[in-house]
Amino acid sequence: MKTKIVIDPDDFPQDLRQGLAVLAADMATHGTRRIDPPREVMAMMGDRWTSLILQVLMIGTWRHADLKRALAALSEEQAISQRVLTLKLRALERDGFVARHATADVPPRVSYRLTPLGTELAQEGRRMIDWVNERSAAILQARTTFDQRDD
Amino acid sequence: MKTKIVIDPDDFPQDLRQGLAVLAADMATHGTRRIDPPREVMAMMGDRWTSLILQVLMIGTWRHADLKRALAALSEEQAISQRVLTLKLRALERDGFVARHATADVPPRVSYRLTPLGTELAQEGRRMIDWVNERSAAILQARTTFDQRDD
DNA sequence: CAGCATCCTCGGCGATACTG
DNA sequence: CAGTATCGCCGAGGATGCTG
Repeated sequence: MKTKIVIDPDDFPQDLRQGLAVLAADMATHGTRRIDPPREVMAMMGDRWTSLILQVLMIGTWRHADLKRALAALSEEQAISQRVLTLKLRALERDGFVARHATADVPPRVSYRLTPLGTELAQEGRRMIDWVNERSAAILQARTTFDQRDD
Repeated sequence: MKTKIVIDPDDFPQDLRQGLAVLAADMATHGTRRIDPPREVMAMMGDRWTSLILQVLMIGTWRHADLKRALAALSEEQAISQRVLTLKLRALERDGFVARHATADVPPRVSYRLTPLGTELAQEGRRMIDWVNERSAAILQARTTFDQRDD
């Protein structure tokens, strides 16, 4: 695993070299690519369901089927498939964001809740959701302006 | 476009209904699904390149080819293709996060820089990167623990 | 140099059926 | 009820060649 990032001065404009070297140093700290775990987590947050799942789990502890219905109510147009809900919850559990509790009953009772770490993540997600919503008018405006030129 | 989200009491456990109704109200405010623009932006931030592009653009104003080289240096294993870089920059430009400046020269000189809104977004991204990095040890620990049970 | 067109691969996600 | 297995679609993203 290569952790040292070499910036060849000849490859970049003089005024950007220093800043790039600083960023490169940031990205290569601690013997691992510091950009990788963030990218993985941000990819989760940006996928079809995870950020919504986290917001619903902020409410409390949910059984699988109830959670599926709650997501369907919030998403409206398309419900999450049972298979994907299982996949998403497992990924969150794997990274320590969600705790899974199952009983040996028949039929099974499985419930999910946020861990402290997952609660933090959900709060970060909520922060990002609010940030975008506060700026959505500007974003949508930029979009229509962009789409109307040329074409 | 349906903005009112109806929560049927019979569908959910009593202790979760109230919280779900509150969340549903949050998600349906302002005559549009408030969850949609956030999901779009978060999807961008979570894709293969956008968050890294934003961090590099924080340094200054970049020409297309220089930016491509900078991303390659930071990413190491695989360079972004020229086609995808164009796509990502255009998406950022469309939403008002990046400003594109082109001269009529031959060969063309095209440069990209963050808008004020884009600078904010890059800072949010940096915040998220740092947040994950501060917790990456815990996340990786949870991952190995999870992977070692069963199998 | 920057961008576009074309082709291709791969993974996310949905649908369905089946099991403990 | 929760989970798995199987199948299929579609879009993200990479590779290459061409153009102004």
